[in-house]
Amino acid sequence: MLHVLLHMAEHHAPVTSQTLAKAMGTNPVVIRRVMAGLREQGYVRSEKGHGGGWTLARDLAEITLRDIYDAIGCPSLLAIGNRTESPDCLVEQAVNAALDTAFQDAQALLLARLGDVTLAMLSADFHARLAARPAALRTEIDHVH
Amino acid sequence: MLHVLLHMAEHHAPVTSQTLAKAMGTNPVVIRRVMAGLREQGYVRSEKGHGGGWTLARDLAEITLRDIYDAIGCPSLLAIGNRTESPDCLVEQAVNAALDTAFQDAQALLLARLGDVTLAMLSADFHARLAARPAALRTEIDHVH
DNA sequence: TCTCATGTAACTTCAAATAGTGCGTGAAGC
DNA sequence: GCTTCACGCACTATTTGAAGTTACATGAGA
Repeated sequence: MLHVLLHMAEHHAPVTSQTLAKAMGTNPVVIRRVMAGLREQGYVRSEKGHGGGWTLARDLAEITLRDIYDAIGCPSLLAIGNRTESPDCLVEQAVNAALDTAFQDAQALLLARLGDVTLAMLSADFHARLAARPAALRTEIDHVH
Repeated sequence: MLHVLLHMAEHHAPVTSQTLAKAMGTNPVVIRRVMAGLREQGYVRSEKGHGGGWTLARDLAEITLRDIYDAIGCPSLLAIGNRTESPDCLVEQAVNAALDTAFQDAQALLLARLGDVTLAMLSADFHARLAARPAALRTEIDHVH
């Protein structure tokens, strides 16, 4: 997904789902699904018909990873956690009570860090790596993971 | 799994996998699988034959959730994270570089909190809740989630 | 020696995430 | 207007990892 956004930043004309899908080695529908959240939040635009496709609606410097996370729908960042919000099971209740704040703190920490990173930073880092290792260019263009 | 340990703490005689499985609404083999890690780390013992079953090898106050986490095999605590350790993809490399320490910090925070909670605390909390709401007793005994 | 209980290796569901297909709709070119 | 192109969306298919099950071997006690 970050791939897609950085990829779009390289071009200045609209890019079709087809093209992006080919570059990522996946299906156009998958691209559209993933981008739907970003479109609703106004980070990208999509146009139908001839010459249509996806374009960035904002500068990369204005989009943080936190923004993207929110646009995705704020899935839980933690692998473990309260299985249910208000379980009947008293053991679970005890565990939840003991760890609730710990989970929240850890999540808050991560979100803050995500907010510190803009796509422009990633793009700059990416280009630096590209310059340092030109042999990777083909791999990156083809995305033949 | 915490269920199982607290359950064992209530009894002072060995408890069979069969009994635990029935209480948890699962299969004896599942219990054995889950407990294998704890046995290897010396938190519980298992005895074969007549009068055999599982017994706690340590006091609940000596076992933290962190210990259990380690015994389980230290699965990742974070839902997101570096997909691969050293990816060919330069975009991934850039993302990894930006967020690596964030992930580690969040994980360290969580682990520290896990280390603060002993099973004895959970047991005490559990009993407090049980006393406060006796109606839940049957649910807890039957574990009919 | 018979029963009870764990240990482990297969094998079998089962459910959630992911990927793909088909058709509808709107926009540009001819 | 009609064809082509591209997204949008509902629905179907596939994959994959966890949980459950069965089967059998091993060891301990009555």
